[in-house]
Amino acid sequence: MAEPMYWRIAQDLRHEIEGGTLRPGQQLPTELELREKYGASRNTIRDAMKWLASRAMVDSRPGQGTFVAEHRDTFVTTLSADIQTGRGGGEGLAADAEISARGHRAAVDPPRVELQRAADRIAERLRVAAGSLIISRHQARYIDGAPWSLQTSFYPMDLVTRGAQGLLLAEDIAQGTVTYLHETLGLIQVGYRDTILVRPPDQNEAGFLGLPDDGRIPVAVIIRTGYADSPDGPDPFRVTVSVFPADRNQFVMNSGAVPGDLAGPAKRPNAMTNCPGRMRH
Amino acid sequence: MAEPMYWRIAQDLRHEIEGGTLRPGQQLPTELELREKYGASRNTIRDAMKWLASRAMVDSRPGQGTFVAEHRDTFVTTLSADIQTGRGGGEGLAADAEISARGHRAAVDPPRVELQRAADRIAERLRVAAGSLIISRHQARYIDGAPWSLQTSFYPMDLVTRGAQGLLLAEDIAQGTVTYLHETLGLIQVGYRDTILVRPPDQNEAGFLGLPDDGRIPVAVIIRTGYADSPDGPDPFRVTVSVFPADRNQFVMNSGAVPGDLAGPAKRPNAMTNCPGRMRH
DNA sequence: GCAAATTTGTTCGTATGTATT
DNA sequence: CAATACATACGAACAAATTTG
Repeated sequence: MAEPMYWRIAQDLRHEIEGGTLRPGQQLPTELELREKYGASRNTIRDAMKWLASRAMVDSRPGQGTFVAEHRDTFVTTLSADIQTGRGGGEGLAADAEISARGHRAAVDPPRVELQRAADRIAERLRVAAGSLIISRHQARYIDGAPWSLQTSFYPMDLVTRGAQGLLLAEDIAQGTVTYLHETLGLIQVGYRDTILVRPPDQNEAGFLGLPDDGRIPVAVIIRTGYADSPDGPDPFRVTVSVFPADRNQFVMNSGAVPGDLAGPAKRPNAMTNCPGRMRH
Repeated sequence: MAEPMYWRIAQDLRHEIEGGTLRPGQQLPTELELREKYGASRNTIRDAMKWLASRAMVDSRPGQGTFVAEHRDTFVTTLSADIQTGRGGGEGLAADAEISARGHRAAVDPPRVELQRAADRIAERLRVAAGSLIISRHQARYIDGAPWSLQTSFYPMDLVTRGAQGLLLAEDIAQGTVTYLHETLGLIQVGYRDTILVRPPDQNEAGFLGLPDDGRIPVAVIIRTGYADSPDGPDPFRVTVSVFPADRNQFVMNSGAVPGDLAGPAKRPNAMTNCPGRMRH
């Protein structure tokens, strides 16, 4: 009796799910039925359900029942740019191209454009003074009609002053902003730095991406800082923050010579794949 | 009264935590005290606590109390290799170098070496037949004495046959396996591909990394496939799977010309940073 | 459209077990 | 050993969402 009852019930159900007795999308027995099956109170059954729900293995719907979670197709985004194909980046044109190359349909809402004062974290990356004016362009992206990511790009106001008024227009920039800035100002992106982190979604993100509001599905955040050439070395001219649901997105980056094919999704291996025994630490 | 009571209590405590009234490490009022403060039953208080705990905002310890979660230092790992400094990769020598450069102390357990039959997911990446012999080298890595990551590299048996017997030794390869294979076989890594994904930890990972066993802290997994030159194009010769706690690790990738400094951690921005209003979808 | 039945969600009360101080 | 504090478990009632008749 070392393990609590709710835990043993949860394990039993987990094995049924993982073993395929309960298939994705299938309804679990109701709480009342499980109560009789395991001879436990409804609250204990519910504790077992919560154990499974916190791991996103089941999904409860009031008035209907509890269902085995459906496996979601994981989508792979290539972060490293490939000059030849123009693929890569998870943003703008590059994202659309990769989604199409994988046989899906990309869509994007018209941007919401705002003039803002730079928060510290953005100012630091753009190397402008905190509180100085920046432009933010916010867009929602979809794959096959389903919400996929939220994306916001920040540009220093300086770029508009120098002639890139299009940044202030609430219209999609068809050729991509990097290309637009090249055409308008002759600005060339000579490099970029991606920072990747994982955190729980905020309310807005959870709402748009259709994630449960209990934070059990994290989001992956890609912060891309683009650099232009300058006498003092690479000079940041844009920051793009992209937010993806972490349970159905993977990211790939290539360095040097790699096969030319689009990378497929990994099957969530652990660090002990193939391990026959158990590790001791 | 739209929202349930446990939710409102959780929000109230959340604001106290985020506002700094309750500081990291500080003990929350006991369940009994909160029961009186909010005029709710103990079960309702506990539901509020679970809401916070599932978001890793608080930590309950039997016999002691419930405490505001401590902020962990986030560590940044550079995934793109920098030939000049040798930095980058989150694995082997490169990881040690970056950890030192950031002013911390890296340590690693002696590897556990095993001869295995390749599972499909590894065989596919190594382009060997499923079930063929491969070598796995498993290591636990530490920063400043604290568990940091689990790492397993897989090599085709072919490399040993060709003379790289050191792969089978349960000893750390001081110069790094890529360098070792270069010295021994003249094999040159011409490129690599990193795949990044996020998932809940398995029991072994949670145990070693000190993560709660309820899966609320995900792990980030980096799968690096290294390629050597061959007449048929890049040919995979190793796969390294690294597992990091996602709540205290960030990853950086550089492309093209970027500033030369080590990238600092991002402060978890959302896609609406600076957003004064709210988005409507 | 409405009412009933079903199912999960919330809240209360209570009792007992386990870990820590 | 005793006190404190969280963990587990039971039972009960009502609310809210959904489906069915």
